Amino acid sequence: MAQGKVRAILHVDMDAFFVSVELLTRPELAGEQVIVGHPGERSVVLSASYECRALGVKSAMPMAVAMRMAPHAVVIPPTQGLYSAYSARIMEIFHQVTPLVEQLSVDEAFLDVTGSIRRLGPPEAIGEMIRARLRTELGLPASVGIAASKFVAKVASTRAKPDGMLVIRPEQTLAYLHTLPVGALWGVGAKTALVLREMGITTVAQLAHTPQNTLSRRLGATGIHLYNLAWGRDDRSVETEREEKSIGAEETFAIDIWDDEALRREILHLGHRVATRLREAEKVAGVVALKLRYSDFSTLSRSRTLPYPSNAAGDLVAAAEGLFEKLGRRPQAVRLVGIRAEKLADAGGGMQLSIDPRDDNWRQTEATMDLIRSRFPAGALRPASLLERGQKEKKPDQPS
DNA sequence: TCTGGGGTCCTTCATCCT
DNA sequence: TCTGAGGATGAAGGACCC
Repeated sequence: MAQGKVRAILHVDMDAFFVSVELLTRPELAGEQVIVGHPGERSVVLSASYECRALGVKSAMPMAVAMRMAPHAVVIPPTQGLYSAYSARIMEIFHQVTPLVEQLSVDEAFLDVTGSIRRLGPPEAIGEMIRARLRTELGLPASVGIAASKFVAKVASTRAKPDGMLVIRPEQTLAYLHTLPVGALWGVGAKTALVLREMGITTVAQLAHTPQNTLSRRLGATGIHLYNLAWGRDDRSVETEREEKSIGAEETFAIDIWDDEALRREILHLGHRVATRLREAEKVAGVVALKLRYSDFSTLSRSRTLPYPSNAAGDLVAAAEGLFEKLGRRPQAVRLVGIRAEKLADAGGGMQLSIDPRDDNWRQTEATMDLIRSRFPAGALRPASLLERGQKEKKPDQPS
């Protein structure tokens, strides 16, 4: 970052992204209460139209609660692949404005337009141009926040919603921040907000005027980080590349499961899903983690370092099954199983060959499976032990 | 009200090594 | 040879984000 130069950071955030994308093919629902989410009993709201939000419906809210708040809402199951296709087109538009794009998720990104001002005009004009292009070329509404730092730009876009733009100039930053509730800070969730409330802190201004060591004692490094944000201090740059650190998959059952065999089948299934994604990303995993969530929502995780980095499902499943066996008798029925591959490395470099020739056959078989999967519909190929998977423990909407 | 699935980062504790 | 301190690393859990 150039010393002393004021940066122009845009945070662009699509409005009710999944709902907006679905409305493109169902325009008759525009202006209606619409929720995107699996209709199942144990699902949550993935995205809600602003008509639903006015009734109190929020993302990640249990679907049952949302339906009580908005009983007439139309529920649309998410369309696999559609959102990432639109996401790619959105990011393409961003990259035509500046190469300095940091994608945060499918529907939002930071853009550093400091170097684009001479070519494209002031940041406000760039923000409006991006919003207009998203609207006319893709039919999607977006909100834009503009500031000299990532954090303030993000706060601004949140406050600009829906379908708006908010500019916070450097000289206005502190006055603006100090009007906000502490929950507006990035990193303050329910738990941290509770701790702060116990300390008598409910606003950003109060946080800013609390001694750093008091915050540090209660919240550790988070306390110092929040203190700096409360004073508008955030010199993090827009990072265009981010290395994946883990790849995982998890599944919540429609009903809680006691049966060991059903759990093992799920571990096998998840192991193959994760391994396939590792190979697509050309990564190998050094560590495999198993996650179980019990009926009471308590969550347990166990992890194991692999004898050699691998992206073969056989290796991941063997490690996960080993962890599962080691747990012994479980105290409650299981609600969720997950597998995550961690300590990722490039598949080209760190792959150590096993002495056991069977392992090589395994990899060749899985490489062939990848090839077949790429040519036939999803689910056309799976391990034989998964063919007889009981349907009763799966979600009703699960493709088979 | 009753909680998905994909991630990242931080803290704490145990263990190993010097 | 024994012991303790302190760093490095691994494992587990929690909080947070979208």
